Amino acid sequence: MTFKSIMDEIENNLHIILDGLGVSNILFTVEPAKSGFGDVTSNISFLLAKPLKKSPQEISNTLSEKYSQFNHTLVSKVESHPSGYLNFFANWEKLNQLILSESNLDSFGSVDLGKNSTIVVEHTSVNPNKALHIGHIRNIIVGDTISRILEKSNYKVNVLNYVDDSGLQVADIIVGFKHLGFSQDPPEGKKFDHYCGDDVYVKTTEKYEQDSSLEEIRQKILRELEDGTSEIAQFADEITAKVLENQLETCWNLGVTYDCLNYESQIIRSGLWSKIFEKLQTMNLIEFEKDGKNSGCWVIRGEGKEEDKVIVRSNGTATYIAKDIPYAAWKLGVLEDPFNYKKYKKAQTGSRTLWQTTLDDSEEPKQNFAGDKVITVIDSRQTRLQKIITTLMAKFKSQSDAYVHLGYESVTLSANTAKTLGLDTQGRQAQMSGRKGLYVNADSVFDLLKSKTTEETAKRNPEMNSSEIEKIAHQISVGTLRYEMIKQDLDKIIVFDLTKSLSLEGDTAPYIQYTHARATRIIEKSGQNPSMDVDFSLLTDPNENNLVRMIGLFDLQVRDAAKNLSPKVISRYCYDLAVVFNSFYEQVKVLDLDEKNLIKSRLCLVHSFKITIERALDLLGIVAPDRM
RNA sequence: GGGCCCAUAGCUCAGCAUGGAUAGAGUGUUGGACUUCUAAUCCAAUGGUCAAGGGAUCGAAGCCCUUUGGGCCCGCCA
Repeated sequence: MTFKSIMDEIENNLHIILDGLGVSNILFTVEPAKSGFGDVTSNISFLLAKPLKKSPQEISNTLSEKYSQFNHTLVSKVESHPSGYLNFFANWEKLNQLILSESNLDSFGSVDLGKNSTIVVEHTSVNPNKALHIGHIRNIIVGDTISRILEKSNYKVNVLNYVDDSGLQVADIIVGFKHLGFSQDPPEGKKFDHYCGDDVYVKTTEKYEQDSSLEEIRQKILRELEDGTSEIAQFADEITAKVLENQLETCWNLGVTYDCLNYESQIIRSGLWSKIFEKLQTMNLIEFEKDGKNSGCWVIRGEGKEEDKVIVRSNGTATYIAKDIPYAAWKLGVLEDPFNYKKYKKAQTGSRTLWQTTLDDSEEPKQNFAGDKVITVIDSRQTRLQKIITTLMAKFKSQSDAYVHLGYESVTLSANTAKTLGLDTQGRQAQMSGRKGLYVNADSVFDLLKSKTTEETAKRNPEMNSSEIEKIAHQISVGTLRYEMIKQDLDKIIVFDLTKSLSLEGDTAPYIQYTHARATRIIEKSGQNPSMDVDFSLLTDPNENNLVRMIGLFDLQVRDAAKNLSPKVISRYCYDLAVVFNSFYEQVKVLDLDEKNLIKSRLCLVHSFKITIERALDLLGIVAPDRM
């Protein structure tokens, strides 16, 4: 058990006291106290003030008196604070042992929210016509972090990446290659995805404005893309496969992996749409318009004042949102799966096998990536459309939260960064635009970080060989980028600034990683293996207790993060844990003590911290080096 | 015109779900700490009408209403 043990003990005892007082239905809180107010605190007296017609202070006096007479094992003292709060002080000898032993288990921090049910997390889902930019990275990191947190919460997670390989954006680069004479080979030293995005895509869309005849060609190519047998479709398959491979390299480099790639082209060609279309009709979820502005179309009725949404045009073709419906239904397993599966041509880092759908025969066994629930990570500009999908899926599954759209605000460019890209915004932030070439590629940011961290690491570790420096710089760069993408709430815009995002001090991943290096060094230098067979009563310093307490809060934080789908909860926890360790580090010596037993006890604590920060950072996809 | 989101220290953000103690961090500025378990660190000072107004409450940064400012969305585009 963790710090939750003492909270549970207090809560149970308070309930018994309430029963004795003949009061029930009081939803009091029992939570970790702010520093200076004991270890655990409860607001119970405030809530009792009205029913008992006494002041909170009087009540907390009574309660603390009653509580003292109770059996309590983990509480050493109860205090009635003049403010009215009831504050509890822990029996640290017992709690130390409880929390530090627990922290050594592999399952430390795990919570059972999922009951081993299957959940789908879809993220990334970028058109395969360009390199990933910093805005895509927020989606990817949020999705990957959520997946990790859900796995820790006992969900079986299927991570999907939807490859929109037949849309307009793909048609655009095909126009560039086939009609504007762009070479299929990128210039020397340039990745193919960067070339397609920076050069082919941007310059082709520029040409549309000058040459209106291109628009016809574009539409023709778009139609050919949907027909898998055309020569254009096959050419496009080759191009998008190359771009996708480059995009995946960027993701893998950041420690992000997937279970399956779903291709939009295959969903279209599989006929899933007609099955869903039938289902929508039989369930009366769509209506055919005989007159009005949407005459001849199938529509979903808008709720309240919302406009109706056209699903099938009067010419019989499906709209953009319509294409999302079969995929959403497929993710929830409400349709018979038309796909076969084969392994992706390259292995990803780590143990996860990457599959992809295919409509061809496959020697591989049939896979199942559907889930009882689905989380789709898409930026909040799509909220309106996602709400329609959510409503439909709730009806398909008869469960309101079967399909969850996890939205987040976009990443914009700071005025300064926009200026370096050639756009003067007069001091205002700027929306990124792939079409206008106004974006910062993820790979470029990573390279900048990498060269800076390489330099810093080399400076601090003059004796270190270059491959070790490279490895450490990599871990710090990945950590820094990932941490910047999730440390704030999903509903806050991230204003990306090329200079400021390179900071490695303060509330950043390197700050947290550094504490791990410090802890590792202490253990190394001690020359002994940390043991659990120590005297826990020796850990009495407030700095030690604060550290134990913070370690013991891990599972509560995981629960909070998973329940609220809020990755930043874990990033804050990591930061708070690091702060408490740093203050321990400054004020409590571990080595060079006369008392050998005290060294052992403190080593046990340091080791516990080390493995806990490792596990917590792992939920963020961040690896902490032993030295830095 | 309709809808969603945001507003807390000079700047970037926690806290808001579940109202209660001195509203916290980072960064910036100023000063201090490396012969010590690594200074990517720590300590101190500085800095707040919690956008404004109203309401309910014993009590509001938080809940309700209104207003202002900013962002986004509202196509038989994707």
